[in-house]
Amino acid sequence: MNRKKPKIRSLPDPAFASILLAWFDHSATEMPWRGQRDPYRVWLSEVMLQQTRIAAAESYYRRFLERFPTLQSLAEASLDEVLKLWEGLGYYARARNLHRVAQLIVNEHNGQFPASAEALQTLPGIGRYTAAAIASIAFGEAVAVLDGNVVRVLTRLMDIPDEVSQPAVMNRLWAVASELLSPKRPGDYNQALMDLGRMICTPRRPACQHCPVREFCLAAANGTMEQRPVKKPKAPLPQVRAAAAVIRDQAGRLLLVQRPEHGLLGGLWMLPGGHCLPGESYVECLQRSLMELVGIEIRAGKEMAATSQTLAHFRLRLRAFACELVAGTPTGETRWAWVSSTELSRYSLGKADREILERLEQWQPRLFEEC
DNA sequence: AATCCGGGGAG
DNA sequence: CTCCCAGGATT
Repeated sequence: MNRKKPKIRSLPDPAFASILLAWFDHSATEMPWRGQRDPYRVWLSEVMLQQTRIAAAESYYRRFLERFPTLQSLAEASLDEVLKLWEGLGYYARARNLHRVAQLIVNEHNGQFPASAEALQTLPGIGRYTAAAIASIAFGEAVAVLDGNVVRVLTRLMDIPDEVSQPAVMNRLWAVASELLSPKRPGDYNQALMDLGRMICTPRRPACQHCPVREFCLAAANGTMEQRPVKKPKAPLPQVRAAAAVIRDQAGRLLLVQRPEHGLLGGLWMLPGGHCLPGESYVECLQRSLMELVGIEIRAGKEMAATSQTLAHFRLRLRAFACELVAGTPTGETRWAWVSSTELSRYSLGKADREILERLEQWQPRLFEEC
């Protein structure tokens, strides 16, 4: 008979790391941040990669590093410029923390990065994963990482049937990750395990035929690969309505306001407006929001553009209305600016606002003619 | 333990 | 359309 008995090598086993590293040495993917150990660059890449695919981060990494080649240059920059470079990448608290940490290290650590995972994790925006990634890659510290890829690989290797968001399960996975780590080449090992999860041990239809560590995999033997990891079902996304005002001054410039530092798209700019309260009309929302934001009374006219967007926790419907300034002039704590067409590209905006502005220019090019 | 925080690519 | 991505902070 040519039927093979599934012979599983049980973990931990020192052979696991050596087999994985041999595969990595043979088939590692080229990435802009690989092949060097500068803590600043490793840190930047790891922060950019938080909840972000490699393909999405690569161009941002190159641009960011070109503008801020050193920790010092980043520390000296304005937050506005950092956010502008981050525009489109999402999770903007990462950019704010990046800027803050750069200043912190330059001013209080003599420009030297903390060199251990434990010390790194005290910095804002650096959690357990990122601290371990930086420490292992830049400093060679023997600490394991646990990201979404590694969770998937480990729950399959061990065929873990438990729901993975539970703290007890995550603690076990961190422990397993540490047991399997190669103390000789921790940085390469960590990246190898993530490469494996990304390229071979994929969420759907994993390429077990090409897996270098299949002989260790219980899920592959049991045929449960696609059922691992077990995740909690997601709640349906609520719908959120939002309104934006298109207001021009006599020169034809648009009024933009800056969002508060914390919260959604914090620190980015937007067309003035906000979320509609329950039962509130778009026009009522605009009148209330403009008064709250910059203390002006407006009259809302016809709808100029609209867009929809799905965020992590809600579906957004944004409608923009041509508005007239009835009374008052912008004031208050919210930063605001009259922005001409040529200046628009210097402001950082979320996707929905950027889309609204594109449609305004497309349908009403004369709107900006006199600028 | 639950929620918030973006945007995009793959299937 | 759904899922998920080199997660972290806050409550």
